[in-house]
Amino acid sequence: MTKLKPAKYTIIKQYICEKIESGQWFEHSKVPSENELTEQFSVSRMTARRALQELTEQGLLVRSQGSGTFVATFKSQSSLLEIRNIADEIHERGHQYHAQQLALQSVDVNEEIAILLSLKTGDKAYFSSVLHFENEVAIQLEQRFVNPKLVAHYLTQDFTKITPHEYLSSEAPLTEATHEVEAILANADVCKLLNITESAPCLQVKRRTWSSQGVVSLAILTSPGNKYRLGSHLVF
Amino acid sequence: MTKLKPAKYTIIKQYICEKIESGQWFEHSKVPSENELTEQFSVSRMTARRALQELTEQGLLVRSQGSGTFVATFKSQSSLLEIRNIADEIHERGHQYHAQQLALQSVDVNEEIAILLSLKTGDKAYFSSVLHFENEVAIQLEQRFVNPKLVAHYLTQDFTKITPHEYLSSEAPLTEATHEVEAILANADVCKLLNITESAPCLQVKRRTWSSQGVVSLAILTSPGNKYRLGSHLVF
DNA sequence: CAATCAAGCTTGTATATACAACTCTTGACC
DNA sequence: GGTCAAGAGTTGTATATACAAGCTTGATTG
Repeated sequence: MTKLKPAKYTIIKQYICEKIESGQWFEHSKVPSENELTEQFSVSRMTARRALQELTEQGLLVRSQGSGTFVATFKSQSSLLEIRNIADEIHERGHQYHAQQLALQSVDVNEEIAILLSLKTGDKAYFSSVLHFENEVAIQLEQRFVNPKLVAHYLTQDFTKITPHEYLSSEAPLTEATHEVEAILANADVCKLLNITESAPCLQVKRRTWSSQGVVSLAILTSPGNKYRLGSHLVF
Repeated sequence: MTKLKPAKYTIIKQYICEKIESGQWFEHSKVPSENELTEQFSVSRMTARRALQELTEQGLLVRSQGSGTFVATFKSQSSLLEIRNIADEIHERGHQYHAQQLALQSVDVNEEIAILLSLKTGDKAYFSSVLHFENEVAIQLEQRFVNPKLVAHYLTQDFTKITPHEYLSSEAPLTEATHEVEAILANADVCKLLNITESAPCLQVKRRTWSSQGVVSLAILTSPGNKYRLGSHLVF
């Protein structure tokens, strides 16, 4: 056994986490105040405070002196994400963004994809292919495989209006991610879409996102090296 | 003016930070206990505790119930860093690592480098060029420009024994970093060093590291796309 | 009606206290 | 000399309290 008696403040943290993860408390919802939690859990204000404090540091909550504590916007969490939502990135540069949806369907996964998605070869997965444009120039091809068990309504979305990343974030807001970045030469089809020659180096990012239930999706992002670079800012 | 009266715990935090940044307290040094800080700053234990707690969360300190509080190893911080020390990465794969030092000198910086290092064109900067090998195969070329005002003894190091990144981390442990990742075609000289053809795509990472005094260094890391990929694991 | 002010709520800081849990040293005992 | 136990010192958890500072609301007042 690991812990006989979990600390009181962790119980409160868990309670709040569950409310948020389960969707009972929405973004910007007001969270019980320190005094309310004090009564509800029969603890001192300092203990209730500690729970709220730590969740705030983790980015789940936002506190404002005088007005209260609120569920954070998941958007703000994505700023922690290394590789950001491309639509935001382009907008921040003051450029025009638009997307073209090339495919959106259910497919049989091959062996490689199956492994990466924790499925079996031949299982069905949802697949989307979206081309992202910056000022009318194709800048990134996003091919994405999604675990159908975890994101049921993926195929009914319109990814010219919302990016797959944004949609998935709204469905499973609390996730981990692994990234692999490679420099590759793209195949002929991809080169044609991106309007580059077959000898042009491309940046390819494979991003796997996880929720507590397993792998949510695998994104393969391919960008021409001469049109796109990956930026990041880390403080440590 | 921003703040009339800084909180007491921030004063203690600053005090500890300065001791660490200035090198007066080494890695693994014992930090004053909560009770000692309580006396030294004439505050309550809870206030002293808060300072230690927050610095622990920031990764500067390590606490151990029963034994005390210690300055963290800066090594452990680099695990937060996206793009890791290549020597560690190779060792973790169970492969053999070695480095070849190609250059180590003072150079005049051109305009591009000057801007990135916050120097003026024609100023002197320290320059190092190191080739990293995994199992005798060249895997990464590291070209680095260092601000001579901030790292005085850079030219006297032996970068076959310690990587530039490790050395700089020990000199200016508390930094920020910005990264840019591109897919490029390397020039002939670089291709020869990396033993690849001139049409092979390469991953190029430009990493700028900052201390509180300014830009410390600019690293240009070039790796063949078919031999190297960038991995990362983010939790958010 | 509009502006102002005050009350009441919220979070932020700070203190004093108590006990629990853990580590390490020291000293007594075998 | 080795083993065990006690104790001192450390961090971890929890409570009760007080006041400061910021926001919201509603009543008062011009």
